[in-house]
Amino acid sequence: MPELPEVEITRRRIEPLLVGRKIERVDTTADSYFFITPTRPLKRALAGRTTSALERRGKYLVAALDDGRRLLLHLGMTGQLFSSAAASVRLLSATARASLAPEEQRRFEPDAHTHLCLHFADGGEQVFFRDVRKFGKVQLIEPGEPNERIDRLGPDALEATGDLLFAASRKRKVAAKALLLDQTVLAGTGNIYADEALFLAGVRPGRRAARLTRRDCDALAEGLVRVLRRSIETGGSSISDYVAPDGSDGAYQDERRVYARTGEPCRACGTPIKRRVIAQRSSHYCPACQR
DNA sequence: ACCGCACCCTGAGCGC
DNA sequence: TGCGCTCAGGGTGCGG
Repeated sequence: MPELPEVEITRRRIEPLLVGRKIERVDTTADSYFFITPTRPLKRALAGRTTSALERRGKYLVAALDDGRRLLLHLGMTGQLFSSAAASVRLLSATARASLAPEEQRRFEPDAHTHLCLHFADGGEQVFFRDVRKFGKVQLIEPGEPNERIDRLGPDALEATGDLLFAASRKRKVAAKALLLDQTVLAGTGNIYADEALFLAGVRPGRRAARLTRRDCDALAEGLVRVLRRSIETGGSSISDYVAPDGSDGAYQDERRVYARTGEPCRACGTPIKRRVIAQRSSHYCPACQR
């Protein structure tokens, strides 16, 4: 699912559809842990409000409302945020798509996984939040209220520095991979870009964080910023569920050096890429290039 | 304080 | 065809 680049692309495309438009009505699915704020108060709070800004904090999106409240959104593993006009059949699963007649495939109709539908007072295109696995989150934050989710996030991963990683890695027994995935250290890095950054830095994902040298940390920070920026430029990674809010695929998956390339030759040396579970996540690396 | 693990869900793809 | 299994880009909360 979406990591920093995909969330940032989503933010840029959704921002003009949200900011300055008055929400008239909100439809939701039933209450579930997806809705940290229960649906009744959520609907009540959003009706009549206008969004003044849409910001990204790590992998979270935060919409500022005109009454001082904020709406927190997280896309989880399979979350998709898009508009009715931009929706395409790529937003549905392959099987759901196949069951539709060709003319029906052009327009998206909210289904059981479409947990949030925003209708606007101008009668224009709606905004949908769809999430098959429901690992996403929706929460309303009261003015001035602290939020345990975003308040503890580290600096944005696009601002990663060797200094920061070196300081954070001292005395840590966890794997380097786990350090990169720790959102309190750097916010926004996920499994794909952690693996890619480790490859660019020549560091094995399982290496203890405390054993990273200053040079390793510089290389990791540089590699991370490079892959994140490049992914944003190319429209993100469309590996399983992710599609941009206009329904288009990203292209970064074509530039992957290690992620989900198990058994395929390393692009640098030809050695088959290995896969190992580290920090409870599948990790991909070149056993020759990474030490 | 830190670390590893179970768990929250649904769907795709595979071997049999 | 269908069953059972594994896997999936995330995050929290618990026990040791």
